[in-house]
Amino acid sequence: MSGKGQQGRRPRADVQRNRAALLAAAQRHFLRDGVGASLEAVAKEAGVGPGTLYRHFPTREALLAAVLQTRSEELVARRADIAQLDDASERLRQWLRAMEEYFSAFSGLPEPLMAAARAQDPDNPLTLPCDDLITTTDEYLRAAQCAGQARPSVKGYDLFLAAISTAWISGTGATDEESLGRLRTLIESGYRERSDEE
Amino acid sequence: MSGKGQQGRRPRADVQRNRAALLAAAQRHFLRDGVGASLEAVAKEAGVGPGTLYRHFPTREALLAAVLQTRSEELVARRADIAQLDDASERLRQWLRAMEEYFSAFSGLPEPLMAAARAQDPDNPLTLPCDDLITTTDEYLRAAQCAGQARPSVKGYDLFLAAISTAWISGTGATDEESLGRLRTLIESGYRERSDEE
DNA sequence: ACCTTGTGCGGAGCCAGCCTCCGTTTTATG
DNA sequence: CATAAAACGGAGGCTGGCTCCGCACAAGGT
Repeated sequence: MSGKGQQGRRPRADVQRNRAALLAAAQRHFLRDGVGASLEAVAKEAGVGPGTLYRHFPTREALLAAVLQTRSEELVARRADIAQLDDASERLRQWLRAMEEYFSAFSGLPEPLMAAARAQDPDNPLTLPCDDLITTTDEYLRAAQCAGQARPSVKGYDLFLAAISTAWISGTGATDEESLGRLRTLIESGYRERSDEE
Repeated sequence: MSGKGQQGRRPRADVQRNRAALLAAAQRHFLRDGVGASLEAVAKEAGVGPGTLYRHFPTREALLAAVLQTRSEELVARRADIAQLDDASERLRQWLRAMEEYFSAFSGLPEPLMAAARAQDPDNPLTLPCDDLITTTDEYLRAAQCAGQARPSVKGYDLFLAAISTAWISGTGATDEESLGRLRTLIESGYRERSDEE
């Protein structure tokens, strides 16, 4: 009857240690080698066996989602900053940029994210974050549309696609920052309403 | 002194047969499984050993480039059709669409194409086709710009990026045709000149 | 028809990475 | 300190990429 209610035992100490070590190692490897990094190497660097890794994170996506959790929280924080801005168009613009940076956390990240966004597979731990992003994008977009600053024909999902594909290009490492900037401008001109002040 | 000049021998017959069988099998597998298809399976289906496959095509990219040759010729043919059109803007639009379809030949194709476009690596057999596409895009774009139908700030490479990223999204299979259509429209609005008839 | 030559064939074999299963170790608790 | 549950970790099966070398067979001469 004491402590954690129905759970008879307290959780073991090493499980937390291992989990933390795995996450740290995974982040390093994903940063260096992209989302396709060798999971065996991650386990070795964390000082655990492959079995332990797979017990904690049954799939690559699960590990990815866990590592991404930190970034996700950063994104939420940035959302608060963005909400302070006056101009709806500027809010949308900065939100898109923030989302793109989130997608660019690791090279190759857009691929599994798109796969998760596809089939609403509830087993895929990346599905939830994705849905949230799309919904948020739609909110910012609608605000801009009401202010007459974005075309009515555009949908939130379209801008999600635009942001993730820009991140994909960025992740291939084949393109300089200048070209990426022009591409972002092109997309922005694409969703902005034509008859516009500024 | 007859035939192929300095070459003493005529090329063997089985070489051509094997090459053709490999290309046919590779096309089938790339179509079904994307560019990451198992090369061993390709060799087996072609009725040859792995060694033979790798002698004909030392890398996956080489095989891909050879299979793509057919599509590349289709694209050249389409270019001739497009050149017939009156409107420079329409020519650009249709060229971009043709290029996107070329990129969508196999699932996952944009990835190695971008890698080839990156470093001008002369060893990569996909580099040449890519450069050609970018140059052609630039030509069509310049014509449209001279006709006042495209923004002067846009570059050919930007539209190449837009097309290949659209193809990437399409290849993930995560998006319906309707959303893709809206994305294309968005991009088109992005590069078109604002003060425009129609 | 048969030999000679050398080009091309093909599979055995090695490596890397994914993932699982189970005997062993570690940990919380009485 | 004893005990049982929980977690560990590595051996091992599997797939796929890629190489290397002995062998077979097609081309060309006699």
